[in-house]
Amino acid sequence: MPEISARYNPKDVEEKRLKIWDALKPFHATARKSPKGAFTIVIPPPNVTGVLHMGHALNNTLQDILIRYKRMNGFDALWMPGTDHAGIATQNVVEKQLAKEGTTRDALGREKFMERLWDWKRHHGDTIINQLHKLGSSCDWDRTRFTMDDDYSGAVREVFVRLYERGLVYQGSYIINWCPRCETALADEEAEHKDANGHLWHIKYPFKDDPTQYVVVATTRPETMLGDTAVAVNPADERYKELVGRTIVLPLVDREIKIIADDFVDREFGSGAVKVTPAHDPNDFAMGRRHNLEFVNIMHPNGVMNKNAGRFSGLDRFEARKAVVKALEDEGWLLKIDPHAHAVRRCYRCDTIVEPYLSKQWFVKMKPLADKALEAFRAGKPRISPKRWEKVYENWLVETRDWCISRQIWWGHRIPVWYDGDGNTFCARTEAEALAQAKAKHGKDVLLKQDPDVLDTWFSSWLWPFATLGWPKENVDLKYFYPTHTLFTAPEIIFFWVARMVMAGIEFMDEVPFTDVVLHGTVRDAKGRKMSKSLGNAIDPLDVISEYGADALRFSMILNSGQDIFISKEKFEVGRNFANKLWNASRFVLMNVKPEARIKSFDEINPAELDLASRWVISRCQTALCEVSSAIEEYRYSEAENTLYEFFWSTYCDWYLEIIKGQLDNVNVQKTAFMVLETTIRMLHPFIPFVTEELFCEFQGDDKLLTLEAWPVPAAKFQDAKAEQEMGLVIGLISAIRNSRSQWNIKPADQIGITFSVDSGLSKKTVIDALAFIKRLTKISTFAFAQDVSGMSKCATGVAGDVKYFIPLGDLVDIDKEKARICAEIAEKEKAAAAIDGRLSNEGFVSKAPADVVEKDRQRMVDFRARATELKKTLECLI
RNA sequence: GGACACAUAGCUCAGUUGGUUAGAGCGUUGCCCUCACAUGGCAGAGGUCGUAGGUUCGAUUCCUACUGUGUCCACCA
Repeated sequence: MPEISARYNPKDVEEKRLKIWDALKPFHATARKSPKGAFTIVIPPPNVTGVLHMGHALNNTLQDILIRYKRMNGFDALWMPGTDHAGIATQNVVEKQLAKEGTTRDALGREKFMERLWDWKRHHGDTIINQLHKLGSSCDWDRTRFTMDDDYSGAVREVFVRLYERGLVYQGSYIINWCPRCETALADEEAEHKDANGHLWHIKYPFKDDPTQYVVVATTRPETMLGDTAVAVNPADERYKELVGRTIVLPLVDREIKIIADDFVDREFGSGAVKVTPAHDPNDFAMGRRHNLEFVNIMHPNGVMNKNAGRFSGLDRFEARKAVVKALEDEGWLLKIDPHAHAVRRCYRCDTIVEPYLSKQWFVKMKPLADKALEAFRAGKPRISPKRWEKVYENWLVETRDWCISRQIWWGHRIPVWYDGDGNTFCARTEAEALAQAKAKHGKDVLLKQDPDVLDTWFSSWLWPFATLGWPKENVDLKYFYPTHTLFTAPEIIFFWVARMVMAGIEFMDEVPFTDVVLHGTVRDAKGRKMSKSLGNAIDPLDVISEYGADALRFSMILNSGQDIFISKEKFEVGRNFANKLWNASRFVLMNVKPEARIKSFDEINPAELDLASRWVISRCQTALCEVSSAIEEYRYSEAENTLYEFFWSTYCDWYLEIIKGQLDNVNVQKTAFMVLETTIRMLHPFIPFVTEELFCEFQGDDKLLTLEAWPVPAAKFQDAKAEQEMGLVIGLISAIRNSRSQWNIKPADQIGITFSVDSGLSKKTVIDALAFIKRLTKISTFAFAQDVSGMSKCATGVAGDVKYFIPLGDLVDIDKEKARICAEIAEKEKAAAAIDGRLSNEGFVSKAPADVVEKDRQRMVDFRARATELKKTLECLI
């Protein structure tokens, strides 16, 4: 018996296992090693700036469960880890550092700033990876990738160039989402809609030829009027038909603008006339193009009004708003202000209100890519679960708009485009290549300037499933491990990342990059709020690991995972307690099972030699195994855990271990106790890898790694329906005794009579087994038996001496007190039987209900009546 | 404004093609420190399955409306 303490200590065990895994590298995947083939998962790369939060913990536990399960099932299981350079987020972090030092990135210059960024990455970039490691994630750590690794960056450039050559990237001036704080363009998906209570300002716009007459326009952003170059009305709007073509003098600015007609205008909204600001609104931009309007940009990139704003120049956009409103009011142009609830777009990185801004950016033409993805999806690739996300995904593909991929920041992949002085563009993999192109064009060497912008971070992450495997180089790993299998991720990034990965996979690998996408819930606090640092309601997974253990964190988290996951600190006690229970049950088994009974397989047990409880527990174990396997395959992890929890704790510990305490000298019992536990530990390993492997080593020797052991195979010959049924009766009997005992305060010395009716289906051997269990579990040692109801009277009248209680078919009865109760039960059973009788005499039921249901009902009625009859006899005996 | 999801015990959730007396964990109450485990054991209490209709012999389950909650999407200024 090894030295194991009564209380499980996760800290020591987890540290020890991690060391062993680091040294032996059991998670390293090698191509073409297993006949079963590859099973690949790529991690959704966390930001390098990331610090482990509960969302990561959940996401990675899900992945780990599956990859460990597949590994145990003999696949070449690869879980590819890595991090994302997170352009804006990372740059923000380092810029904050600079601010503390009293400097800025512009003062530092691009080169020095990049050095600082790489410096930061070297020192802090492994934080999240180390934390994932601590969680027990069985990634192939030697392959850890970073989206700005040299070869990965090569892949990014390669993709850009290919898309450019295929006409799928283009440069152009459009209204994009602009973050004035980050001073960069954002993709549509990066500008989040958030509700806000704003105002709707109604402004009078006077006619040139008659300043006393005016049209009214309504706007939520009055400062943009400074850039108005038209007023638009709907061509079918009778109110304004006559006015189209007339000239208006724009208040405050005195610019002359025309009234135009455009179908876009909604007659119902506001006054039916809309101010047109082509440089500051996407719709107005489109109208501006249609009507050849002037584009007046009134704002600097940092959100401060520029010289086009006239007397308002130099004001920040929100100060300008106040000033413009005040000026309009002062000059009599403001008609009214209505409160107006609407959605405002905010930067997903810094929450600053995004400005629709006209600028020259690079875009990916999405339609051709989305169409292929759509086609694949309609052919079933990838499968998405839960299914309700399918429509969301599909809709996005249908409605997708072009993707703005250039960012005016420095941390990221520089756009591989160079310009000469004459406005020519050279897109190339390297500067040398670009220079060669330029030379070919000009016939001589020319000086080129690279585009200063970098690419959207997602422009590198969308290549993750194949760029991590070495693409564009052809190699064995890429061929073997691609496409990957299951992608676990949060629904938030279904567009950012999932859909785009599918497109890239199809475009560059001719294959959808994963077969399954599993979208999991969001981790919330007990009150249902999202966990976030700013709310102060976040629970740090690392705290949980040090207090309860990584196994406890994983187990509790998965057990709680329905849709969204509500977490509070106490919830992790379940996992801690479970690991402790497992530890102690194992300790008990190790203490009582002799080495020769520590068998390797159920095959070393002969079912014919087993007692009832052992046949039962093995059968239940097989059932659990089948359920757990299929639950894992179908991503129903909390159900799998639930099954294991229930089987191990209730079936194995509470019933089986308690029952066998009197028979521990029986080698078959020892074998069964051991083998069932060993199987359970194997099944639990994907969920709680640390404690299970530690225990496995206690069982099978230190040289073994459970991680590399096989998933149990169900053995049909141990499925034993009869044992399950008989044991069900026995369990019912014991429960009844226990119940009555506490109810009537029976003492161990009291004698109890039991009758088994002849037709109960129990064999004599079973009854003998059962008696042993009952004695063990009830601590009541003296029983009197009779085979049928009539025998009961003998019990009752004291054949066995001074029998005070007896148990007819499962009910322990105090003779002196229980006559009334029996009467009540008789009435109840008769009533139930009558209800069924009524149903059975209903023709609709008999003719339309399935035959087995009718039969079951009939049987039930018979049972109820038999029981009632029996009780009546009992009553007679008692009298 | 559009789409979707959810509503079952005090709390968090199961409930698998409609069919016995609707389950579990936590919490709670009572009794047990029984030599694997008090991070434990045994037993109990607690639900007219959101509301109103409909289909059916029968509805927690299917349909409709409503109410409430949540999520995603969105260029009505």
